[in-house]
Amino acid sequence: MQISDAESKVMAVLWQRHPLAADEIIAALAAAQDWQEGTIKTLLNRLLNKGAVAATRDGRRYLYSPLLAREAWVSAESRGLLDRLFDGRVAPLVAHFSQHRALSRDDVAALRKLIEEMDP
Amino acid sequence: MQISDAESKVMAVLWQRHPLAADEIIAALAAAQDWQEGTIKTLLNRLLNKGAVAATRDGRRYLYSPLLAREAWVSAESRGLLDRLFDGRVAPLVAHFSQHRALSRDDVAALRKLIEEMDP
DNA sequence: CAGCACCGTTTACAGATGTAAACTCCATTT
DNA sequence: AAATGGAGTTTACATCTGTAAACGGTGCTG
Repeated sequence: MQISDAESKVMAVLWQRHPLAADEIIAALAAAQDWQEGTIKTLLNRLLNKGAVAATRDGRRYLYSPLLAREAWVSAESRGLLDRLFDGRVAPLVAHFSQHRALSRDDVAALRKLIEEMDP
Repeated sequence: MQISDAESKVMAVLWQRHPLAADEIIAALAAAQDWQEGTIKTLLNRLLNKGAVAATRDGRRYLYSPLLAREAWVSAESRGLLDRLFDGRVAPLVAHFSQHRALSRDDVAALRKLIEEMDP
């Protein structure tokens, strides 16, 4: 399931809370993204057509919910980058960030902890 | 510097070896990507216009070299994903892969080594 | 009952991307 | 000199994306 960048902003709102009516989604995004109402309507529609969100009737309007789970999307995106840039291996990715001083002290500590808790 | 997916395949060839003449690039990609000659010419041209590759005259033709370094591109792409999906922190990214059993034994070993070699 | 408001649906349009063919120069071959 | 062939340059065109306005149906309101 391909989700464009702009579309993912709409998904983000729904992942955080749902179901939501269109006007709630619009309210959440118009400010944050400086988008016009029409823009958000279009994105919602594209997501509907892609089957990334579901709409259930609620009286005269619809309530929207994500069908595509955030986890699945994050996985696909992450794996895509990992495969394209690091030959599918995680260590080189981390090494890359390390070499570019992109690891905060917290990151290092968290990584250390993660590794320790891993299977052999 | 924005490089599209298809364009990055052309860059990949040049990152591996350069300078190269167009026909060498075409030879390297036509098979691997199942692209027609025309397609590769277009991509090369777009990269030239974007300033991602340089062309120096060599008799009747040009030899192409990357101007955009692979490292810079990898950094930009990686950081982009990290920021968009993991709030800019590396540990959650690794945790994600870990949770999805996307870490090979080698990965874990390499990570362990990396972490050990890091500053406290 | 007529018009208004609100939602959802359609249409619009420019720029990026994937994919490729057509065209144009020059140099080299016949 | 004419034809051929290779390299670069232009043009083409469908799809996707970002961004939005126009349109249409239907309850609610005066």
